Order: sequence, then C-alpha cells, then structure tokens
Amino acid sequence: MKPEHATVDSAPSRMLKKPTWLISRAFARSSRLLADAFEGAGARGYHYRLLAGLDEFGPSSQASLGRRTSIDRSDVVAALNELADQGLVHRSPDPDDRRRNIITITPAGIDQLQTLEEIVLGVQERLLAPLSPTDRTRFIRLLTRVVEHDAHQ
Amino acid sequence: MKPEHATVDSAPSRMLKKPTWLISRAFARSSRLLADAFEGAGARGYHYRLLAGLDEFGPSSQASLGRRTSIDRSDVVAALNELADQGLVHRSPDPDDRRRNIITITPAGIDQLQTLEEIVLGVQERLLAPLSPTDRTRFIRLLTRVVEHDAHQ
DNA sequence: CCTATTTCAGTGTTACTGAGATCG
DNA sequence: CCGATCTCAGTATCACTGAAATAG
Repeated sequence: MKPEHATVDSAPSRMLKKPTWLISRAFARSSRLLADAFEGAGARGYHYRLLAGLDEFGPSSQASLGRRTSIDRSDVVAALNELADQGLVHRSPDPDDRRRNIITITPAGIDQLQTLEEIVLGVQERLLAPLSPTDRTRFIRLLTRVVEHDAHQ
Repeated sequence: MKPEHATVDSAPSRMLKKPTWLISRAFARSSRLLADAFEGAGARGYHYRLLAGLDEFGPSSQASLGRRTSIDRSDVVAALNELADQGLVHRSPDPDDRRRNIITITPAGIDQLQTLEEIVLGVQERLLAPLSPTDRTRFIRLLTRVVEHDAHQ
C-alpha cells in the first residue's frame, strides 16, 4: 500500500508553475475570502459592485449599470430587486425614456457601501498578506497589464 | 439622453484597482482561452489535469488523483469515464485494496497529453503576451507567493 | 422596421454535498 | 465500529440565452 494517507498531495509540477493554474488558485482564494466576508454582512459581490457603480456614476439605468459592473442584464434585475427590498436603492421610471428605470442609491445604501468597502479592503489585505508593500504595487501593476491587454483585444 | 451608446463603459475605479477584481478578470480571460483551446482538441481542463497527474505520478487510485489535481471525487469519476471511453486511460481493480481502482494512462493518453500540453503552453504565451520575459518571471513568483500562503494557512 | 430596455424563465458549467455500497 | 473508496443523484452558484412586452 502506497503512502496515500498524507493529508496533502502535491499537484503535478507541470501544472504548479503555469500562470493559468496559479491564477485559478488565486481566484479560488480570493472568491472564498470575499464570499465569506460578504456573507457576514448579508450581502453578495453583485450588491457591492452595483452600489459602487451607483455611488461613483450617480443614478443610472439598469443597462448602463450592468455594462459598467460587468453584470448580466438578467442578474442586474435580480440583484437590484434584493437591494430595493432592503431599501438600499430606489427604482423610478425615467420620464425621458420610458423603457428605462432610474436606479438611485439611498442613504442606507451609502451606509451599506461603506460597510462593504471596509470588508473588501480587509480582504485585499489578507489576500496580499505575503507580499511587502513594494511587491503589492508590482503585483497590481503586472496584473493590470495582463487584464488591460485583454480589454484592448 | 445620456451618451450610453458607447460600446464600453468603464467600471467603478474603486473596483478597477483592487487585486480581487483584477484576479477575477485575469481568471475570466485565462478560463476562456483554456476552454476555447481545449475545445479544439475535444477535451476539457479536467482531462488535462488528470492525464498530467497520471503521467507524473504513475498509476493511481481515483482518490489520490483527485487530491493531487484538486478535482472533487465525484467529478473525477465522471471525467475518468470520459477518458476511458476515449481509450486514454485504463481502469483496473486494485488487488491489494479492493475498494480502489488503479487508473493507468494509455499510450493514446500520453499522445493526447502531449497535444494538450502544447495547447496549454500556447495559452500561457497568449495570456502573458503583454509582459516581457523578466516581468513574466516576476509575475509568476508573486502569484506563487500569494497562492502558497493560501496552502500554508 | 429595427434597436434598446426591462423582465422572466430556463440552460450549462463548475464545484460541491449526501448517501449508499463495498471494503480495510 | 470507524474510516476510506467509488459511484450516483442532487444542489448552489454564476454567467449566460431566449423570448416577451414596452418604448425610442
């Protein structure tokens, strides 16, 4: 019988060094940290993204909000329903274009965004804990270049 | 009417600079590149990971293979069924422990792994295209530190 | 006519959970 | 009796698709 009782088995080395693998591991860790942290505040990532979009760009239609936050139109509807039920956003018809709703963040929504922002900052801190401040800046720059190359393709 | 006809709307800046956001974008790009490339070879990421594990560690039980490749026990079953149907792996009962199957990679499986390995290397190249060789090495080192910190927690 | 917006219902993928059967 | 393995069935999540209703 081979020693398969060990609690950890290392992955194939040809996987371990590949950026695609490392990114998927980093994403898994990042997602877990975020989901756990949001859950404590009774929220989800979509809620944070939508509130942040409303705070930064002001009252918006659902379609433009979806484009800015990269959330699908269907999921925007569902997430805004939840935010509206909690009184964090307000829906009103756009008098200038009656296909649209104008979504506005409420004072309670701004408070919640503040809370979620602190949660998100705490997650960045835990995620980058192994890196020095200088390395964090380098890491963010390199990641940004990889991601922006995607956008410009 | 606001100029919402633009094809791109930028995300909230408080999101754009956060490592968690950048990582999720990088992962989205990486996944898309991998999935598209694997599809051309009639394969999926699970297939590559399982074949790579078998090639590196030799004949293995499904449980240890799952631990090494970070694939859930249920998904290992399904993916190995597909690989066995294609003749890329072989299942045989373990005479020393009759709960186990011994999974072996076949010559056809080794050929397929070779093909998939080239595909995966091509994806790394496209993903890191915007970085110089030096920056690629730095990027991989930083990512590795972030991910290993996770493993040691 | 065609396009844009909002909404609902449903799909597909990935990762996971629970439970049963077998075995050490 | 407990724990490990393999398997199947089902769930949760996220991103997305299709289609209808309304409006520019």
